[in-house]
Amino acid sequence: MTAEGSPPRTPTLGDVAKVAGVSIATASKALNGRTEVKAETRERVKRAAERLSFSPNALAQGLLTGRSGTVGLLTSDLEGRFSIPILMGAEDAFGSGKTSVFLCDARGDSIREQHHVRALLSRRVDGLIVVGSSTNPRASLGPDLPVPVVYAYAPSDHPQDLSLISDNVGGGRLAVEHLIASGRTRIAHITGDIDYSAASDRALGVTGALEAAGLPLTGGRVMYGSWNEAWGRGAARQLIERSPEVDAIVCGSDQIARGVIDALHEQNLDVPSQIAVIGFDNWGILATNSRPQLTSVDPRLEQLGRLAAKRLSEAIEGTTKHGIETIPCRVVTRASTAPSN
Amino acid sequence: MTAEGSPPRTPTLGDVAKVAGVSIATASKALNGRTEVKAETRERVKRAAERLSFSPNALAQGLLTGRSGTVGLLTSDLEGRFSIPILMGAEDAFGSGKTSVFLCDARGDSIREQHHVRALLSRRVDGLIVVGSSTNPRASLGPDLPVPVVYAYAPSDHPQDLSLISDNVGGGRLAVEHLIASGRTRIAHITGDIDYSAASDRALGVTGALEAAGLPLTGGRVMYGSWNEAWGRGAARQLIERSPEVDAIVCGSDQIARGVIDALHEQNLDVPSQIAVIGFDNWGILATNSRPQLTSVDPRLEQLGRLAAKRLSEAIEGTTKHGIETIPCRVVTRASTAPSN
DNA sequence: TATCGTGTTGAAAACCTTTTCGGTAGTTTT
DNA sequence: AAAACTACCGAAAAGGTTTTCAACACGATA
Repeated sequence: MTAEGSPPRTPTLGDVAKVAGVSIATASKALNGRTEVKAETRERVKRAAERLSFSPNALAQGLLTGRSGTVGLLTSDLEGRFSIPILMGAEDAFGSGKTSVFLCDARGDSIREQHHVRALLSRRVDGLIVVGSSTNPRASLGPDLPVPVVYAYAPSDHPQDLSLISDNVGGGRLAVEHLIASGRTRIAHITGDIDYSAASDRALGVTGALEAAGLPLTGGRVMYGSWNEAWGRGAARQLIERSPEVDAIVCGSDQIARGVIDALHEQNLDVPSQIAVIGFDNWGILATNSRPQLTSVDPRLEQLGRLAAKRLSEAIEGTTKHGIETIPCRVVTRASTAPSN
Repeated sequence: MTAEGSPPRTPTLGDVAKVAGVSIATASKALNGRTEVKAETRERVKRAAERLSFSPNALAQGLLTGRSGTVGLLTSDLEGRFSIPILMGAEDAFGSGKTSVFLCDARGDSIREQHHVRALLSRRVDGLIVVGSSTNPRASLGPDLPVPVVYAYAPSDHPQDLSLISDNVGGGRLAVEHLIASGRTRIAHITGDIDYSAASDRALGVTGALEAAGLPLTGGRVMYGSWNEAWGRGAARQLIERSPEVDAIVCGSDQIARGVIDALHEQNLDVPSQIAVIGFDNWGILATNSRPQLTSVDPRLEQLGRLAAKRLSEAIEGTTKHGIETIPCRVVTRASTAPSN
């Protein structure tokens, strides 16, 4: 019996080879499914690896191949509502494969962002996903990074970059089409801060779809305000005052929609029988806890994240794309827009 | 002039050394602030590194030192409300230093979890943070991992592991003490699913504090139900029916609290002048959009995440702890519990 | 003058894996 | 019997960094 004096370090390929009685080269080939190794030998090596619970050192592999099998996910605000689903989608799309995700939150600080980018590059990530905190364009990381970059949610301001965003104009259109299909014709639009392209784009879709249907925008103009329930409540009260004929309201966010519903209840107006309300974002916790449950336009952020992962993988493999790619929204129908009859 | 035929790979220490006219060893020492190098030489090397925008290959460093400077963050559900702040806190605590975070979402699937753990170990992470999706204990990853592990939010079921949780019993107590301090004496408790230790622990704190103050629990018993607004509404109606004398309600979550407030408004009971309402979780989006804004017990999850990062760093440095460590909650006071007079 | 420190530098090993290429033994073809 | 071929295996290099140790030069000490 040998004296087991060595400390229990994590086993290397060399240890496996020794146990199996072969060379390191043969062990490597056996475990990686290369053909030039006898079946019986391969079995022996595999058993040895199993017994030592060997797992190859990804650092060494990365050093050799120049591919680390990691990507960086750079988010601007983790507490924000929108980064998370995108992050989930991306993590999901990568997670099944052989790449892992480094998460970094820059807190909207460009110094910190630079710092993180440097750290990620020094870890030799194979690529970068940058997810913004609003739909407004953000500064590009620059064209001369040694790895491909994909921007999600907030497009890059550099046209040569690839940016992935959801189709807010189309989303606004979908909302109106959904309301028209459920029998509404006197449609108003209450939304958030006009400085957000999310607000103006969605408004564009709303007015465009109304125009296409030959309907006026009830209330006369888009009601811009801020992204919270208080504004939804206030705007709804104004609207009812000025345009009591309204029979449907497109809201720029689910929060605004909850405020709107709240105010309508106060005025003893029933949702949806008297006025239909549709939200935007399909934020589960708000939409399903609302009374009635809230129909909402879903920007499909997980999908966006998954696509970002896919495009980044493609770019890493060599096929790069440029410009802005949009993905369509969809309407998730719940009780708040049930047909009025 | 030399023919610059080589492709522009990312520069190595060797390149820096060549430009500076020194050996690789000297370059390394110069950049790492080792003393045994002449000041003038160090300057020359630093300038060369700067010019090539050299950054050391972390893979190679990790391979050599056995420390990768990375940790794995294993979450059970990313879409969950609670993982995110913890994740933020941890990312924050690490982010400033020299360690990066691998994010993995196991989706509550233990197969996937195993897969992720293996992948992380093969990347030679220096440690692991496991954040659960509920406060109930979860299965340990096992005692024989080659790296330290810290469990956050959901404690491990293995007493030898280190688990970090917020003090839910204390949180319940704080809620009652806050209400008593603002002049309430007829206090009820509406909370979520009894199968969650979050519910039973908070209830324990509530009843304990009442007992300590010599007050009865209004309604006679803790009202367990589910974690959503609908239950909050229903329970509040029942409560008002059975115990109209109630002047304060401790809610097991902010969602329940919103439902409660909603139902109270329907009964024309004013919050807070007639009945005070306090929530739990301090979920900003719910608490600040409520009308009136919602006082809530804050479990300080970011703090939990930061502490997890700290404890993990300590464990990596060698000082390991065991058992369950709790961090205190705090009350964030808003309008819904303003004193009644 | 011989010895000893001191200050500075560079060669080489080590970390772990993959891949190339040469070698050996056994088998088939001429 | 010689040649060619096949199947399998192992030695060695490569990847980029850190660290150890030897070497060197030079001034100071004995």
